[in-house]
Amino acid sequence: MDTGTPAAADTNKQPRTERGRRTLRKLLDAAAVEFGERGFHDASISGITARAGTALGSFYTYFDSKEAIFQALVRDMSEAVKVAAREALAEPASALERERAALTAFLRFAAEHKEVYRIIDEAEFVDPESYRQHYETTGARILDRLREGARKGELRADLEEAHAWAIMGMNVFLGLRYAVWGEGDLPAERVAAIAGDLLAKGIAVDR
Amino acid sequence: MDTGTPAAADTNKQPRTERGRRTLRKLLDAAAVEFGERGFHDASISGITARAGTALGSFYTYFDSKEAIFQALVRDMSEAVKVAAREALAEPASALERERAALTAFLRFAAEHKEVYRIIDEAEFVDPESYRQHYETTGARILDRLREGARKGELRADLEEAHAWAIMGMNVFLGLRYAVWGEGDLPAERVAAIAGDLLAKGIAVDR
Amino acid sequence: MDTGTPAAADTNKQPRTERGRRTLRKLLDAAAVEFGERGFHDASISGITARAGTALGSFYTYFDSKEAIFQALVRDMSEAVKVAAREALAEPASALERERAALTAFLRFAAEHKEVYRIIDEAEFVDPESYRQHYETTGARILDRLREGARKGELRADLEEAHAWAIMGMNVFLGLRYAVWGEGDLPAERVAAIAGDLLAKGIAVDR
Amino acid sequence: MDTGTPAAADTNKQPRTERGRRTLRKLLDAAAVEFGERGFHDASISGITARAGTALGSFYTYFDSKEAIFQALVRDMSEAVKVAAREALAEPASALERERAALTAFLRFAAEHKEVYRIIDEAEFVDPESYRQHYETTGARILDRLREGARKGELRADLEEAHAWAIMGMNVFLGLRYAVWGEGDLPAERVAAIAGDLLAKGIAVDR
DNA sequence: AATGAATGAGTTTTCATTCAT
DNA sequence: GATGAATGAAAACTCATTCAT
Repeated sequence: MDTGTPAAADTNKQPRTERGRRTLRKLLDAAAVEFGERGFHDASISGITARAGTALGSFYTYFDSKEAIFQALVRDMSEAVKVAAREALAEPASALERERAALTAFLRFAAEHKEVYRIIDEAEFVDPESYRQHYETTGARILDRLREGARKGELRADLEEAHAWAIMGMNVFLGLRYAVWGEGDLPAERVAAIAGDLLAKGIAVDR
Repeated sequence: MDTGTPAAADTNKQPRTERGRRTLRKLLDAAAVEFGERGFHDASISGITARAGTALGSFYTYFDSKEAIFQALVRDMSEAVKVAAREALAEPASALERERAALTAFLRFAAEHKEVYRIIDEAEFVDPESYRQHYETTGARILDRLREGARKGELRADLEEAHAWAIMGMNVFLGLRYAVWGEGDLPAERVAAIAGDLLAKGIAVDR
Repeated sequence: MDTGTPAAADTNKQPRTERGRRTLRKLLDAAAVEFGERGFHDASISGITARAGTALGSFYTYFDSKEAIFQALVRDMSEAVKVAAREALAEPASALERERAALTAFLRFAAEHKEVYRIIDEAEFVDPESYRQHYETTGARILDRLREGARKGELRADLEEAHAWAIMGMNVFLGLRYAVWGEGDLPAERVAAIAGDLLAKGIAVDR
Repeated sequence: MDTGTPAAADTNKQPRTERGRRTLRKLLDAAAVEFGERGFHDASISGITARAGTALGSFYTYFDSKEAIFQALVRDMSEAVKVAAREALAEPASALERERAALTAFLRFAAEHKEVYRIIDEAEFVDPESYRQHYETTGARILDRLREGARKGELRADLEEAHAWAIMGMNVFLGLRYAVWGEGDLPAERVAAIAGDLLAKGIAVDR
């Protein structure tokens, strides 16, 4: 997971040399694998440095603690998810199509980066602040899109935050079920089509 | 959280005396508080026994490990959530109304028992099997209701598992946002009305 | 150094069984040796438990930290020094003779228990509060004796705290020089006689 | 604490340039503050270089180890104490007055440089050789003065090393009590007067 | 069954010292 | 000489689990 600008570095010690920058990057990448595979508590600093190929002590040159690198990682990943969604939304389309495209992108990203799903979820227990921030930001972005759609007359005018959270929950659980657990059960497009359809007309019989 | 029949005890040592039954109950109740407050990893057996007012060693008379009591608890709670929903669905109503009632009940339950929410969620990392089981069971129940609604001609005939998971995700995230975090931001009825409305007609402008 | 009532136990966990009391005692005795030989910083918990013949973890059943057992020890020893002095002062004697007897006792005790000298001294850096308390208490006891001597007309009436500290400093340094470092250079009685003579008449030529 | 010629540098690497001399001086000054504030073990090389405003690695250009700079410092300070005393003894006076002047000077110096007191004392545990040397040298200087006084007929002829150590102990403890801890409780002159009086006549009632 | 002491593997963290630039 | 990153040995401490009573 290299997203270019490590959001994490803010809270931690910034390397001053190129060599330092490389070591920091290696640590973050190794941590993503370690946390993804073993979870926060079973992961160990020495596991991270072993994967990164650095000495144990070098970890503390860049991070104060296991929590600190985890937080750095969550913020990195939250950013990466956002970026992936933004790219999927590059081309203009109707509001409903945009939601469908966003879900497709998310499902693909989740299938590709199952560790991201796991790490962000585990943040609920390890770094609640980041967890909350991630979902509040994501929810706010969805709400923005809904309002944009309403402005264009494509969506109802009374949509509010709860609608955004409902959509986000849908997406996340469909990601859990079909991208993380049951990859192959149903292709991303199909899942996104079902959800898109639900958003378009609801589930009641056609009136 | 006393749900009467500890489903969990199955996997553990059954008390033979009345005194033993009381101790077991005290341990489970104490564990719910300890895990709810501190999370699985920060929780300690000695914290549990201290809250339960028993000796440290007594814990192992009833449970094989920290994981074992956690699992017992998760299954207890999964059961409790199911029971709460079932009660809310006692009276006959239209399919859409049933979903709304189920969400209202869930939101109320979650606000009342925030620790349940946390413990079940943490199971994703501590006891993935129980976690999965909880959501698969819950999803299956929702799907049952959807099919029932379809049979009665109230809901569309093409609803499938993905619809159930979409609804479940909606519910869970609305619970997180409005019951666990933002109790008071929006009353349960209002949240459930919004979600019900979404299910009824989607979010597009009225055709 | 077994002084009967471990003053230390106050701040730490009290054993509830006889077995526990034995373990605690073994730890304190082992710590006295370990700290005496290696000093606070070079001493290690595992060194203490190895000497005590207990498991590493058992240490933490009774003490919260290395600092905690050190403090316990310092207070134990401060008490032991007091007791040794008190015994030497049991029989009635003139005020000057009492001071001489006290110094003799102290020198003997210090020669016998060099580790006590070291540990109390190191408290200046490890546990300043105990260090201060030790010397303030000791100084106060000396002052009491001086006042008693003044009341009986044996000593000058204008003696004050500074006199007590001067005497205490004399004693401590003579202990360092002749009991701890140079045992054998000069016997305790001879050192005490010199100091006693100084107190009796000063160092100026006889008027 | 700049005493001009760092006695310590002898054992370490001598700077060859003016710039090097400045860096060395900065390190010693920083170390005095760091050791004085945090004690030897809590002090860190990086703390010293941070205060000195140099890079961590530069430390090893001038000193071989943490112990080495500590030793350098102790010898610097031992020298500084000696110098302070010598200055106070510049003018001719009676033997008793000289001792009083020496104590006054010491008390003033100690109040002014509390860190010196602490660092020299801690040497007992960090660099016992320097500690011993400091007190043996100091004791020898006092004994010299006592003998000089005896030669002039002002002091008794039978004064020996133990008298010098008794006086030194008095001085040190009065310094601890009234200069380091209780600055203000009693002015230096008053303390020195009491001690001088004790030396002059002892503490017994006037014969 | 209950009690509470004993165990020791396992992890994080520190920091003096070395090294590459 | 100066810089700052890298190293890794060493220790404190935790706590689930076992055991003796």
